[in-house]
Amino acid sequence: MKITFKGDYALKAILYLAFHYGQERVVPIVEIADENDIPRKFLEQIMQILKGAGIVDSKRGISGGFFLKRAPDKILLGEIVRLIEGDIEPIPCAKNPPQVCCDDLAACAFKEIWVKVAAAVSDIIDNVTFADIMERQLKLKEADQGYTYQI
Amino acid sequence: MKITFKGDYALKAILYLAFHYGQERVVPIVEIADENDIPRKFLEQIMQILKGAGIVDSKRGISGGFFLKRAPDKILLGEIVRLIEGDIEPIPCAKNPPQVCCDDLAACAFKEIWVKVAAAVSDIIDNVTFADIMERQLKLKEADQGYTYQI
DNA sequence: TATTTTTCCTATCAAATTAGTCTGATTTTA
DNA sequence: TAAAATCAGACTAATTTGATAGGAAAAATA
Repeated sequence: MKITFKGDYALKAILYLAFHYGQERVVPIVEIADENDIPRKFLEQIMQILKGAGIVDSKRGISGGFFLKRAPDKILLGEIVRLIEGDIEPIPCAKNPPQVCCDDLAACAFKEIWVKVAAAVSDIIDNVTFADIMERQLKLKEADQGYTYQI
Repeated sequence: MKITFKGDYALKAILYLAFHYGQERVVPIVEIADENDIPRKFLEQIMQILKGAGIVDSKRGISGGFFLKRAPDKILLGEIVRLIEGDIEPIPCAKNPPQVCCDDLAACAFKEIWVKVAAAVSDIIDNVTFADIMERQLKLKEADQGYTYQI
């Protein structure tokens, strides 16, 4: 599983929206883009994908923008990764159930491993919510400020 | 981590050579290619990479070919995957030690996850040898024949 | 109602990656 | 010396990636 710029941008955008979840104000794309160093027009496309998948919703017109449709603790990292990057299986065949095998014995001898890999990755990314990542970022921020003040 | 055709071909070629390890005869590319449905000229390129990395060696001229430089139980799946597909980390930054962080707090909040993912994948592919995969393929072959005879 | 601000939609594009092909040189053995 | 094999490098077509461009549509506000 590789995380492309597109995926990286999507994750950062959602994390940014997560920090604004529950507020009156919706967040315009230009703000998400500026604050996270994401090309605005590229982010527009990504937000449409996220909206299509029901992760975010939007308000058009003046003082419009985006907002999360679900609370950050109800959005799994794995959801977004799969949505933007596609399957996490190293080869497509590894999505099939274990018994269902192709006509290629060599491929099948490896398949068991790829199934394991996919399961291990899923086990991680499907057990992390954006609330977890928010928490992690707040800790990093504290640590960073702590360091700055020490100078 | 995605396995491309190139990687898939490399793994199959090595597995095929593994079944011929310790024999007098070296195996010509054309045989590896034919037996595994791999384009011959493409496989030539791949074998050069494997040779450059010291996985296989070759004998030129008539009745030449390739052979494993190490016993199958000394070749890790992870070695070949990394050689052909590159890093297993979902993002390059996740190769850095945990403390070393970029200037981007959001990226760092995610990084911890990518480090975990890479570790989980490594834990699988660096603990499987080609001897293990040979064993697995032999079992699949038996099961396949058993099924055929039952008809 | 006109203007502005925003999302929404579609087309286009350049660079990189993937999956090869093609041509031919070099080496070795029979 | 002819044949069989590896070795080397250029080339190519298709796909993916990472955008950019232009404008339509909607909504708030003056």
